Amino acid sequence: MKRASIKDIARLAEVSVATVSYVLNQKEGSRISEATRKRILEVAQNINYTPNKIAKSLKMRKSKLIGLIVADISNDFYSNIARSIEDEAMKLGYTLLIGSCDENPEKFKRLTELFSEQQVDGMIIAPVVDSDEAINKLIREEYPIVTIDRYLKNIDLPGVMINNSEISEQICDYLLKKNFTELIYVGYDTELPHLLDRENGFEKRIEKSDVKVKRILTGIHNITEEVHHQLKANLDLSKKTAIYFSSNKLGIAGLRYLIDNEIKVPADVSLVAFDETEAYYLFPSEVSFVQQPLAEMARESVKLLDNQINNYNPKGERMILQAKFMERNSVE
Amino acid sequence: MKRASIKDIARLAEVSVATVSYVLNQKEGSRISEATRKRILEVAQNINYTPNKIAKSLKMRKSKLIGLIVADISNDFYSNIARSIEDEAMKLGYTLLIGSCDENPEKFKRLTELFSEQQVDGMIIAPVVDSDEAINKLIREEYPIVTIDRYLKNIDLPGVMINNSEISEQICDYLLKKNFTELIYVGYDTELPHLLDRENGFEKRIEKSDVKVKRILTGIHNITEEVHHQLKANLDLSKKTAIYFSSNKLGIAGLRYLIDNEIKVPADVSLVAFDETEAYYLFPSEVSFVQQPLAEMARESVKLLDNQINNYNPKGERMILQAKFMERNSVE
DNA sequence: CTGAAAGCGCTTACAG
DNA sequence: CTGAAAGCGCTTACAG
Repeated sequence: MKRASIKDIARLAEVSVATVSYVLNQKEGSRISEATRKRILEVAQNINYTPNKIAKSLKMRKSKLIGLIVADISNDFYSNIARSIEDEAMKLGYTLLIGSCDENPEKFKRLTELFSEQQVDGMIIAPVVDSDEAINKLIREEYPIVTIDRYLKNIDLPGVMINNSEISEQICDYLLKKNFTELIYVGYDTELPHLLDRENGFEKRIEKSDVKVKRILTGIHNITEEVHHQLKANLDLSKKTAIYFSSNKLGIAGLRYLIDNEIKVPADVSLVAFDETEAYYLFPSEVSFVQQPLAEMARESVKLLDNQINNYNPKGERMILQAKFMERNSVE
Repeated sequence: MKRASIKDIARLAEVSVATVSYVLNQKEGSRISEATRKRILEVAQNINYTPNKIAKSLKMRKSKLIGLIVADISNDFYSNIARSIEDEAMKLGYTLLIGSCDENPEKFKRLTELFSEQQVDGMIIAPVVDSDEAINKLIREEYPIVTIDRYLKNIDLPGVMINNSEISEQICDYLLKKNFTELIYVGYDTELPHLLDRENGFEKRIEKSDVKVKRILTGIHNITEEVHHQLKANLDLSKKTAIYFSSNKLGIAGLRYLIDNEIKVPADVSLVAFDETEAYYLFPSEVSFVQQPLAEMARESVKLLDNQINNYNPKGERMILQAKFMERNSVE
């Protein structure tokens, strides 16, 4: 696999490599005669020339690579957002490197190092618990970074997220209006701020009413088992109950519990889930859910990062996008 | 974001860049005194040195990058396999570039060019219809490539796939034994060989019996609509019927049709689907499915590619892995 | 045990 | 309108 270089073209077209470089890059201002231009292009075509981006990167000190670190790529939410980010990145001439750290701070750190060695021009990251140290290192190096979905409590970073608290308030209000006697919030036992926002938003509204609310919090692993176990302990079908699943994983685990136990929705219990996923559509009843604006999140994150790359500003913008409640038929 | 280089270390440690390079790469044989070794490592640590892989790639003519082109990353099958491939690649010291061509040969071609410019050492590809031209170009350049999941009719390429025909035969036999009066094969109207194998394997067995079989073939877009439309036209609940969905997308579309029309499984109709997906588990009954050995496919494809990279052989091995029928409770 | 030098494939300021 | 030359950050054969 010997590949042609600019030097080969220069030799065959009997010009200097500088001239070849100029015509290949279509630089205006440095006028090359139409004749030599044609000749060079022809030779390039003939010997099947492919530019070596690595050499270009080295010289330009820009790789046109960006790195994306998601918390878990096997999660539909992240794989969909990764795909949109890839499209947006390509529009701006970037190639995307995707890494999944699977909620593991060690792996997160390794990915930042890998990307850094690979000379990415910037990174879009979904921070995980205990990733602060790795992130602080990037900040000290003035590495352009932008957060997506999640954000950090103690570090102000440019990024895009949704109105987690407000959308949960909205769901809570919606449920309160329907006169349930019991509400169940299903969330994670975590310190991730965006998830706490979802929880706090929901509970804020409850405080003002006298409806009883139960909290089910699971670890980030064994979600299915923990949700099953806790729903079994807490779900009282003699009460008029509504459940709010604050993530797609929790929603899927919960729906599976209901299926397994032949609990009918919304006849026996009502529910609202978070995120859209294909799986919701195979559930016997229409699941109402909170939809995040994935495409917009992707677009804005890439735009923010591109800004950071071209004009570094540690106090960059934090953008809050609006999630949308998709009312279908799982609450009555 | 000014980054330290080997030169900076050399200056501060008062040695040559060559010496720095040697100790950083731990090369045996070129013994550097323990004292200078320590000094260099210390300086590197102090100034927070990160190696520039781009420079190394240029010099070594190896990027340690591999490219993966899947047909559609929004498909669980491909996103899961991509994830496994990433892990396997990393084990061998490669960084993975992922691209999805969305069944579009133009996009496929663009991705091969992009990866080629990015100097990937090799590519793992899932060919799409009309991608032959782009692939032939890679072959002419002796680019190390390996196919995964799919393969090409007219081009012999190393790669890994499953026993598509045999597993379909097995499913067919399984259904024939249960004495259905009607079988429905749901597949794609396509020329992709691996899908034709699934179809032919299934029909091969039917020929030998006198059970009636209907074929439902959809385009690759609007799967949901087409499956609904054709199931409506062809599904006769007065007969004892079993349906075989030959992909996860088809399975999901079909299950959704059954849900929407309140058709019970397996009471009203029996079915077997292809691939495992979370969505199957939210269906009101247990879906029997064909499970592909994703992790093994990923591992073997990376191994094959690594072989190709280190020792190019256009007549490389084609590896056929065994899919597994997971019998649950959707056939009676 | 250590260093000077060439070179990977590009770009670009400068000179002519 | 075109070219010679320097340099991006590395590695390594060679010399000492």
